[in-house]
Amino acid sequence: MQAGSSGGGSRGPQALGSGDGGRVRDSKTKHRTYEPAYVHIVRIVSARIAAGEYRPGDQLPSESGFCAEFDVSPMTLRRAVNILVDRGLVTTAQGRGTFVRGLYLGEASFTLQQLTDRWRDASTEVRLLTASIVPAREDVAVMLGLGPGDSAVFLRRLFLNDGHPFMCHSEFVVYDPRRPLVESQLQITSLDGVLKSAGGEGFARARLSIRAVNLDDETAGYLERPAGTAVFCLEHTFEDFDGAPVSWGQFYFLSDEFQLVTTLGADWPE
Amino acid sequence: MQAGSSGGGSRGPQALGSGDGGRVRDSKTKHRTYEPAYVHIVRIVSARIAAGEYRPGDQLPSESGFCAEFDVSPMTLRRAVNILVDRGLVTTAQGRGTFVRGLYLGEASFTLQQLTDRWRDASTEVRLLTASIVPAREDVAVMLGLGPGDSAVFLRRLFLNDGHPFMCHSEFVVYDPRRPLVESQLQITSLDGVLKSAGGEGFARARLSIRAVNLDDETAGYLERPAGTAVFCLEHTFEDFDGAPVSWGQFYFLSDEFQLVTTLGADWPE
DNA sequence: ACCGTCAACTTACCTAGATAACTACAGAAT
DNA sequence: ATTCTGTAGTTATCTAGGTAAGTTGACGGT
Repeated sequence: MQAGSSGGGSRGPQALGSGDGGRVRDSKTKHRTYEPAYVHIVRIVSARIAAGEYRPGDQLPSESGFCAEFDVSPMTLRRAVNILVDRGLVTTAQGRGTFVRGLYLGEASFTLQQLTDRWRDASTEVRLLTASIVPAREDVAVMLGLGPGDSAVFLRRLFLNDGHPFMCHSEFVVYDPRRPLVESQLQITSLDGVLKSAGGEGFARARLSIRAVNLDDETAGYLERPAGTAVFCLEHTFEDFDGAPVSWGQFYFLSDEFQLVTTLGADWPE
Repeated sequence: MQAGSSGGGSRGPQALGSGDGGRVRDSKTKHRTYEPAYVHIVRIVSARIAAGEYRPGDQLPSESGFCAEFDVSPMTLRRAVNILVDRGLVTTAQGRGTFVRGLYLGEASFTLQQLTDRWRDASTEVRLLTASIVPAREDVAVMLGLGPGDSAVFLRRLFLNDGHPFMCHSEFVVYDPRRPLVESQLQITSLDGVLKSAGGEGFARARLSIRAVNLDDETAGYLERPAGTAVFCLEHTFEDFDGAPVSWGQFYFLSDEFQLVTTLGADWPE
């Protein structure tokens, strides 16, 4: 096969520079599509798995075998294998070998990236519906670690696309005059800004959960859907570096506008 | 910025023992808690980020600086940095430095692992409600790439915990007498089995999506909830190595029994 | 038949060092 | 003032090995 350095044989003292040895990486056109060897190997092996050349359960060639095939050093190959491992495509068992894994639904992972991808370039408008200092309700006090009588800042935002609302955000922030947090939050005018602002500077950790809920009357009004419509509810809690909660809130977004999507298997869109 | 040796130089001996002959790896007690140096470094740097010692936006010490501090070779340090990068804790910019990243909601990732964790050991019962060969409906034919008049195998399963149903699964499988797929599927009696079976051997790829939907009357009956209740709908399509769809179906599961949860930031449970 | 030892193979982890490419900045040339 | 150029500092990648440790199976002793 020699998928790696097709040229063969002569390996110079050092691969990268010398213009004579025709290696994979020479395909760089000055500074455009340079691809590191380990990435190349990952792609090749992934493609073989995707094509069924290596089937689930099969044992891959040994590391030294791959080293010979691709004509790279063990370290480089090892790096490629590590990537395959934590993409979940293969398993390595010390002393036995490397094996192709089957798909396992339980390992699917979904990201919120799609949420911003969906609306990043679009004509998305962020409308600040409410911004006020309120006495903390029972649940708010619990989530933010406040005492009775303490206050919190309440924010509510509506996100629209072409005039149609698709997401609603409610948030309670600990009120701390020393922290100019709230003011900066008020400036936010983009979806991206909202998502980034939360974790901007002063936060160390976030805890997130997604549920499927029926729209309550109020939120239904904002989103212009009938009450009871099933929507996603993304709940978030942010903590500062001392572990104290700083912010708690929920995003409600319409499922017919946005779904969590992912793929499993060896054809990662890379 | 230079979060590096901010605290006034003396980072202290805490780092990696160093001393003279005392290296990280000496901490292994024969064969117990041996921890590779790069893992150790990842943990130390993560902890510093979590503690706010390195803040978002700060520039980390240079690689050679870290090499000196931890007394490891550039290669080892580089491996640690790579891990931090693809955990999303830091960014590296060639020629500029390594920087601590802030949190970004869009990068949160949720896995279905929790689904099996939640019910793996529990007294979970899988009840096969339906298993029949049916002419493919319009939508089924489209999803499975069947012609008019073709047949599909229809399966419906109900998952119960302590007698209470929490999930319902409907699936259409391409009917191929040569493939003993269906029979093996009929044997499945555990949640884990269902999740694994799908991707067991003959599948190359899976496409998954999650929506929030209102329960229809029939499914509501199975799940013993009022129609209209908001639930998660996990839709799946499996393809074989030729890219032909083989199976299509949906899991409906109750959101009050299961949520997608994750955390963001530098306190990875590890 | 059973069990322990050992060698071969494989993966896991690491070191030392070199080269390439990128960025920023200062200083020279225009 | 502007542009070019060199230099220092940074990360990115790779080579060429070596050591440690788990797995397997054959071999020999009991």
